Amino acid sequence: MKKVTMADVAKLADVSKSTVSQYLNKRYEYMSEETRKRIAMAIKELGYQPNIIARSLKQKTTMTIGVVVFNIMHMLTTQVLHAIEEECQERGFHVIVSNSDDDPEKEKKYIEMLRAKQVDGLIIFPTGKNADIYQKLLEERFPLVFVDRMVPEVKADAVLLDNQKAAELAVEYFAERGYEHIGIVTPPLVSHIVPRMERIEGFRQALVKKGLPVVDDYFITTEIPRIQKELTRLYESGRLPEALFAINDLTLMEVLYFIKGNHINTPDELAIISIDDVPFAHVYTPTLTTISQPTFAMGKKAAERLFLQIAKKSEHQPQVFRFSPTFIERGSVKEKTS
Amino acid sequence: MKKVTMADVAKLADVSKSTVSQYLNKRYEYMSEETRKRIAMAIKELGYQPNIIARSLKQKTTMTIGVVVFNIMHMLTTQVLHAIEEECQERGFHVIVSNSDDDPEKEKKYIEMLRAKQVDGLIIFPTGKNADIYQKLLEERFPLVFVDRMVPEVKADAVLLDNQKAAELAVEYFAERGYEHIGIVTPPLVSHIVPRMERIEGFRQALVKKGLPVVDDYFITTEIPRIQKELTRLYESGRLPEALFAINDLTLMEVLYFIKGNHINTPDELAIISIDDVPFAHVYTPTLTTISQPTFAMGKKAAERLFLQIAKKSEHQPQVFRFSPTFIERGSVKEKTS
DNA sequence: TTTCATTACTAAATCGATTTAGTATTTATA
DNA sequence: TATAAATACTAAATCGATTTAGTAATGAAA
Repeated sequence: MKKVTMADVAKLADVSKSTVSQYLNKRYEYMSEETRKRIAMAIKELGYQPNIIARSLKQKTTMTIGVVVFNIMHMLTTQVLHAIEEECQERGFHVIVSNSDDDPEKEKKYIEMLRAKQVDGLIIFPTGKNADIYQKLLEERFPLVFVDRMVPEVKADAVLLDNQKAAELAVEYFAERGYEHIGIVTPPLVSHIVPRMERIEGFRQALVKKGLPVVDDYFITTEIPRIQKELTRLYESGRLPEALFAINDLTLMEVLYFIKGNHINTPDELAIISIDDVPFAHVYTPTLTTISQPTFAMGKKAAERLFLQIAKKSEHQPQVFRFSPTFIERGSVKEKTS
Repeated sequence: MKKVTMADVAKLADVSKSTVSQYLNKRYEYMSEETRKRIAMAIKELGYQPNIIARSLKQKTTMTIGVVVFNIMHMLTTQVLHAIEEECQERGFHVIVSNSDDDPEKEKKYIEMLRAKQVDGLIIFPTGKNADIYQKLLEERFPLVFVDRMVPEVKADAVLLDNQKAAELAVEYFAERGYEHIGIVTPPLVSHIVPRMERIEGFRQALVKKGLPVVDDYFITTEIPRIQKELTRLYESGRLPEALFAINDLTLMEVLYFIKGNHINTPDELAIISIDDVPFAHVYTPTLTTISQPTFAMGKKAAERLFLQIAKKSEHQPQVFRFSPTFIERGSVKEKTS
C-alpha cells in the first residue's frame, strides 16, 4: 500500500536511481537496450508513478500556472478561462484558478499563495488596486499577463478589448438607424477599472462625433442591483432613452429584466446593444444585437504570452494587445424612420 | 534576485532552520519571545516566502484537490465547480480542474497526472467508462467523490440529482394541466450515463403512472447537433407533441432554437419544461418553467465529503447523496382547457 | 547534593526526485 | 602499443522544507 518510489524501481531493475531517472526523462543516449527493458518491466510490475512534487522541488518548475480573476460570474471570464485551460492542457500545464471577487486584499493573498506554490506564471484579471504587488512581480521578472483590465502604471503584457472601438460601434449603429436618445448602462465608474472608463469615454466621444446630445440622465452608472430601480425611475418619469448600450453581460441581464417587468417592447420602444456573448442572444425574442469579444483568441494570446515569458526568463518586451470587437447584428435594434 | 530560503532566514536571525520552521508552523511553546521577534524581523527583512513544494514533499500533502469534469460547457458543471472552489478556498485548498471532454482516455490521463501531482483528493464528474481506474483509487483508499453521474459498480461517494423525481415532476405538471402528448429531448442513451437513463426511465414510468400514451416518436434521443433537424422533421410531418421535456440546458438551447426558427408559439403550440438553471429563464419570453438542481448544495456536499475522506484516511463509509430537484413554475406551460 | 523536569533550542535525517562529477569498460585512433 | 574517445553506468550532492532525537542550561523536588 505504501508509495512506490524511484528507489524501489531501481532496486528491482538492479540499476541506480540515476539510471531510472534518465530513463524517465527519455535520455536514452548511453543506455543499453537491455537496461531500458528491465526498467520498463520494473516500472510496470510495481505500478510506479513518479512524484512530480519531488521533481518540481529540484527542477524549480511546477508546470502549473495560476489565474486570479476578479469575477468568475462574467461570461468573459468563463470563456477566456476555457481558452487558457485548453492552451495549457496542450502543453501539459495545469491551471489553478482563484477568485478575488474584486477584493484587493483577497487578490493579494491569492497571488502570494500561488507564488508560494511555485506556479510558473500568473495570468491576472486584476482588481487594479495592487499596483505595488504587480510591480514587484515585474521587477522579479516573474511571468505575468493581465487580461481584460490593465494597470497603466505597470508595464506588463496585457490582453484586452479595444473598448473605445466597441462603444463606437454601438453608437454608430444606433445613430445610422436614426436613434438620437441613447443611454449607457454600466456599474459605477472607478478610475482603476480601465475597460469601464474606456467604454463610457468611447461612448461619450462617439455621441459627440455623431452630433448627438450628451444627456446626463442617460448615463446609468450604478451598482448592478440598483440598475433596475434606476431604469424604472427614468421610465416612469418618461425620460427613458430610445436605445440602451449595456456594457457587459451582467448589466444586460438587468436591462432585460427591467424590460420584462415593465412590458416594454424591444426594439420598438427601446433598442438594445450589449457587449459580451450571452448564450441565448440568438434565441431570445427579439434576437439580441451584441458586440462580441474574441474571448477565445484573447485567452489563447494570454497563455501564449505567458509561455513566452516562461520560456525566456529575461529581456521580455511587454506589450498591450488590443483585440477588435465584432459587431453581431441581430434583432434588438430596428431601422427608425420617424 | 535569487530565492530566499529558510536557511537565509535562520542565518540572519541567528537560529537554526528547525527553529524557523517551528515558528512558521506556530509551534511557539518552547520559544522565547526574543527569538520569535528576531525571526519575524528576519523574515520581513528578507521578504521570505516559504516554498510550499518543499513542504509538500515532506508532509505528503499538497492542500490541492483535482477535479475532472466531462463537460465544462454544462451549466451544472460551472455552478458546482464554483461551489467546490468556494468550499476549498475557505479551507486554504486549491483546485485544479481538467476537462475530459467525455473521452475516457483523456480522463484516465488526467487522473494519472493529478495523482502524480500528489493532489490530496479527486472529485470526478465521470465519463463512466473507467471503472477499473475508479476502483483502483477506491482500493488505495484515495479520497474520491463522484458528481452528477455515478458508477454503479464502484462503491464510492456520489453526489447527484434525484433524476427520476425530476422527470416525474415534469410529467405530472404537464399531465395536471391537461397535456397528453409529451415528448422528451435527450442526447443518445448510453447505459453508463446514469442520469440520462434515470431521467428517461423516470419519464416513461411517470407517463404510465398518469395513464398517458408512450409514443416512440416523442422520444427524441439524438446527438445535440441533430436535435433541431429531428424536431423539425417531426414538426413538418405534423407529429410534434404538445409539450417537451428537455433533460438539460444544452438540449433546451436546441429546443429554443428550433422554436425560434419555425415560429412556434410557446406555450400555446408547444409547452416546455427543462432541467438545469439557465440564467435567462426569467427574462425569456415566455419565462421558462424549469426544474432546478441545487448545484451549490451539491458542490458543497461533494467538497465536504472529500474533506471528510482526506481527514480520516481510513474506514470511510461511501454514500450516495440524492438531491431533490426544485420545480420552478414560470410561463412556458399553460393550463390546457381543450 | 543529586536527580528529574522543563525550557529553549539544534544537528542531522528525511521526503523523492534530478543532476553533476566520476568510474569502469570497450572501441577507435595515432 | 599507448592514448583518446565513446559507452554505460553510479555515488553523492542537491532542491527547501519538516521532524526526530538530542543537548545544554536552568529550576524544582527528593
